[in-house]
Amino acid sequence: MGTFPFTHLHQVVVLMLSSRATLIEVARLAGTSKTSVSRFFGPERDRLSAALQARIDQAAKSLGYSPNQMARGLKGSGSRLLGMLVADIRNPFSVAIVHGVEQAARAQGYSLIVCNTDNDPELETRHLASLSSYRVEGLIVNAAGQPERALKAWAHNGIPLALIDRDVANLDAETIGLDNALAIDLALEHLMQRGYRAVLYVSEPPQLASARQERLQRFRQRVTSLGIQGETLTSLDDPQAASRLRGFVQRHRQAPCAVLCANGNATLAMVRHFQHQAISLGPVGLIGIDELEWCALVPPGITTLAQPTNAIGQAAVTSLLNQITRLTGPQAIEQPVQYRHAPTLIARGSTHRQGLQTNTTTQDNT
Amino acid sequence: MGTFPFTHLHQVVVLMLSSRATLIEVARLAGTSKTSVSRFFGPERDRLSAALQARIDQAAKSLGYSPNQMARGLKGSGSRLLGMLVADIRNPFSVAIVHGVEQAARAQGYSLIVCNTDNDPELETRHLASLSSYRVEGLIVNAAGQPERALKAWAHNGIPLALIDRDVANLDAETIGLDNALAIDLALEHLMQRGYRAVLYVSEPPQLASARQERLQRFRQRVTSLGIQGETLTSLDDPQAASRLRGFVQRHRQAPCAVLCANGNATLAMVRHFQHQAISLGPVGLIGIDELEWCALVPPGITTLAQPTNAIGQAAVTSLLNQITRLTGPQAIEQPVQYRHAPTLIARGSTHRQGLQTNTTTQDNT
DNA sequence: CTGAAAGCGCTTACAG
DNA sequence: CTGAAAGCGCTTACAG
Repeated sequence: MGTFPFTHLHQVVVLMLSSRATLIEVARLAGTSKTSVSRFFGPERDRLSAALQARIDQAAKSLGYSPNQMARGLKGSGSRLLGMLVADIRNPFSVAIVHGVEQAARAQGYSLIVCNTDNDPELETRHLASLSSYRVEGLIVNAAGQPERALKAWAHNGIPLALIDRDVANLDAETIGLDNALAIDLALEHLMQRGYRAVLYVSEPPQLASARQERLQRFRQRVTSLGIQGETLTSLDDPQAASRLRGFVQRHRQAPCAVLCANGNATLAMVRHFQHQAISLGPVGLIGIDELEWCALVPPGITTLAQPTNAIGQAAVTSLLNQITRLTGPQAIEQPVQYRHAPTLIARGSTHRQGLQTNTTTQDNT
Repeated sequence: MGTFPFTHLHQVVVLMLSSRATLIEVARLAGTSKTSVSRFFGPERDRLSAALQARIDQAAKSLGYSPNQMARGLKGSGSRLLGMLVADIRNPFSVAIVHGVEQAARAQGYSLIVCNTDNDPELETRHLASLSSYRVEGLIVNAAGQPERALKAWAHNGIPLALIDRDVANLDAETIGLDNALAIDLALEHLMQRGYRAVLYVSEPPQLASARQERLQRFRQRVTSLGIQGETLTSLDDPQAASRLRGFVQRHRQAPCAVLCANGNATLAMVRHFQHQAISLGPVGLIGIDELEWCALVPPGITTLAQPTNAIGQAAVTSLLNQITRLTGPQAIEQPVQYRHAPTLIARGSTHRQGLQTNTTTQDNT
């Protein structure tokens, strides 16, 4: 073939310049049309004869071709991009959720753009604009705190939205997260079983986050019906929190008492106070919602209720995908979404009154 | 104006359908050309008269228009997207780096797609393909372990690359990270000052990661020149690691001895062994590279060398941007990049032989 | 200061 | 089973 040397040269040049080969170059090299090459890389590959498929495959490989998602997204199918807003990427709970979301998204052929707002409304606005400009097909929001303007605006643009751990008033978005009532029930049940009869409930301010409200409310309900002596502390700010704890422990010198922490931050704060005030973990009980790396490490081990972060992330993606298909084909099959997820109790020494160090270490970070 | 009612209607309809207004609709509403609208949203806004700018601004606002980055990326300017590969997103050190990278990227008008490989080479390959398909303008890789095929292939496609904490042989990419030699020096200096005279160095297997090699090698050098009794343990696997620690401590009953952990994982493993074997932290010293949330929490506090993760992330982005501008305009101004970053010593009780609990808590996660 | 037109790399009816 | 052609939403010389 007289053209072979040329073709060969062409390949080499392309490889040396960069791998940004285009559809049209592949078509040329394979001796076919753009249409066929496009089909080869899409869902209609079967429509091509085996022979054509082979030629295209070879041409594409030798040019190092891969379709440009930008161009794809422009025409027809969406961007295959999902966005995620996280209030604090350094919070281990958030990271665990991101991890679950990412896995689920990838399994469905979507990529994820994660944006960290650092709890800054202005940043949230900017990120939302940016995600919108990349035409993400759906958005997952994991953020405590006040629902911002920007988010409400987003909700009106019709792009699928899933909320994790936060309800937003006047927003018809689905909220996915822990079964808060169940978590409180399990915690109280565990404490009672271990013989504690007075419980101090510690939470960050509940006003801004629906999950915090649900937990606090359930605590108040159950405490009465169970006949436990319940107290609540709804701020972690230091001078008061420390003295509230001290007072609580002193008042219950006689009866066995315990602290129930509404989330990881509360647990962290309380463990510090226990240490500073030399209160023994176990004799005074401590249980927290959210499992953290160090909970097994601080003697005698901190009892926690672990959230099923992977399942929650997964559910958020499923919800988004359902909404997306709802937008596209109305008769598409919907996957069931679980909105309330049960926690898992990890019992350790901090809820063992006898001081036996039941350090059920189940984790390993090697 | 006769057209006003129509225009008005048009707006309403668009708003109700969705906010995906296009350039052309804005142009129509503003009574101008696509070109001008495009200029308004690009760097050439000044070329437009004040009057035109005002009209476009109003039209765009009323339509809720924002430019489609996908289409933008297709023509002319790049995607304004940076990619990042992370080996283990649940590792707090990695998260801290991601945070730094994201901030720096945003400050330069770039968005970040973070991909978690979970230490899986196959996943790394897939993510690389995906990032390539989105035409990211640069890639940051933070991954311990073997340099994979896929990454080497990437390096040949000419897209800017910056490595964090890992050298890859035969790759002309820039590596950014801790000043490993300095970190070891600081650790040993601190241990000597506190009176420890024998040191067990604990690291994960060094073969696969250049940072681990550098640290280990420096330890070996310095130990000889300082006249310290040095030993090394290069695996965290459990039966052996535990007995090596036990043996080391027993052998040094007389002289004060300490353990130096090469990274967060090593620290975590060693703290567990100290607890299981009831070895007192302080009397037997412990210092670790990498600051973790719980280091202040485990009594009497773990002494660490904190990495400046923000600075490292920032430097990686700067390096990428330099490469990008080098590709575009050869005469562009380059920012200086710092490749080796100094750690900060956080001294706590675990390196206090007298057992005084010097728990220098400096962190707060509220 | 402003605009008409070509083109970025793809997909998708439509026709054969 | 295969392809020609229109068009996705934008940018950028080029011309006025």
